[in-house]
Amino acid sequence: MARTQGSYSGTTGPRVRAAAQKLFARNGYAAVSMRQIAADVGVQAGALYNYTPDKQALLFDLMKQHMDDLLSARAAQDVALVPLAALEDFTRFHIRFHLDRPDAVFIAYMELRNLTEPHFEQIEQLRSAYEDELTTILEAGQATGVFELLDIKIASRAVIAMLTGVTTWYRDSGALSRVEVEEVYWQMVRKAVGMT
Amino acid sequence: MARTQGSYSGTTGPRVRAAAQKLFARNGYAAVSMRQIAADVGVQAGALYNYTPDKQALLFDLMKQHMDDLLSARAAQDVALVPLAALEDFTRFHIRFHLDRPDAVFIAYMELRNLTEPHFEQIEQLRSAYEDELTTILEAGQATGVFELLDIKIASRAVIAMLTGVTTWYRDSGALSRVEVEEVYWQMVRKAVGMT
DNA sequence: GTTTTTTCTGAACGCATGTTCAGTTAGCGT
DNA sequence: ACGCTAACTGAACATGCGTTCAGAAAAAAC
Repeated sequence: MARTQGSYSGTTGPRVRAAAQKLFARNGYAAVSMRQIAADVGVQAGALYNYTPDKQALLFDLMKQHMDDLLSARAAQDVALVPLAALEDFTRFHIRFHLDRPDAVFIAYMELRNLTEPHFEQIEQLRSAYEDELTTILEAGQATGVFELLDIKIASRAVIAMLTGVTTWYRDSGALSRVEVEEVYWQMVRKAVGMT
Repeated sequence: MARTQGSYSGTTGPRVRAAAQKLFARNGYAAVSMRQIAADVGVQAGALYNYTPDKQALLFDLMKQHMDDLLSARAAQDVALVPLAALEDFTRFHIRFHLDRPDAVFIAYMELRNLTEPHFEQIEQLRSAYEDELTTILEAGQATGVFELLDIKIASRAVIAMLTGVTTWYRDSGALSRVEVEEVYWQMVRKAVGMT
């Protein structure tokens, strides 16, 4: 056998990435073999190399794509002029975006150490750029005296860590809707930065 | 060759666990081989099996030990009667404890999915018990009207996620001391729960 | 000083890994 | 209708994996 019936719909590439994302998130990059990914797609392991130069590139592409999506989705928002409104938008955006992509988020946070050096550097820069979005908002609020923060850099990291944590426990089958969860977190963030 | 000079000081067991902890934290459980661990200890791979039945048990022991340490260190504290003081103690304790054991913390948070089912259940229960410590404090403060929280369970998770995040960026060579970092986080936690 | 026990070596086991590639076939352009 | 090419198979490659175990040697026990 060789090329099987129904092959080349032009969809194999995306399906490879989808399978890799699902399996990496579920079992971890190092624990997933190319043969497992191939089996999930319904193809032999060798065929994957039509769509990725190697396993490492598969991981990097997923992480890069995720960070690009994050930054461009964020850029598509128009930033509110008032710091308080901007912070609320950021908070709700972050929760929404992350709850929509649990697998990609999981990989982005867990598999950084499996990236080789130049790849790591690139992802880290994107992550840092996203963090700066929040830092800018907090600085603006601090400057106008509406926020009260001891350390803006730490505050940015603390808020992002707190918000991202939602992905570790939230399930659609749970008691609270996404909007309700947004509200709970927003009230905590609002107070944490000093808005009474 | 067989048993080499200087063997059996009774220290090989601990050194195996130390090497495993270091390597698991650095490279991830799945990516570390028994031969790497053995090399780090200065021994052949077969010798490891005098100290662990298998690789999985090595991981589980590390995580179990960490959670036991966490819970018993916490139990050793006497809990303040006033919710606000209790929350401050918890916050500072959590940061101190986690900054002191970066490798163990990393493993405990990243390698849960590499545990087989009964092991996972056990660790998850310990993690949940720790979370309950915070929940109890928040409930007490809420009951006496000193805290203002929309959802205590979510608040517990949010606070813990925020605090644990410190391990991802803090370095001893950085600008702020541990106590200063404690202070920054504590002020954010204090406000987040509604203490103005 | 001799025996017993503990600790480790070194080789081996079967199996899985990432990756390559010649060969085969399905679908596309003409 | 037919050739071309993109898509895939299946086997192979060297290497590494977790784990086992007989044997050797050092330490402990007597």
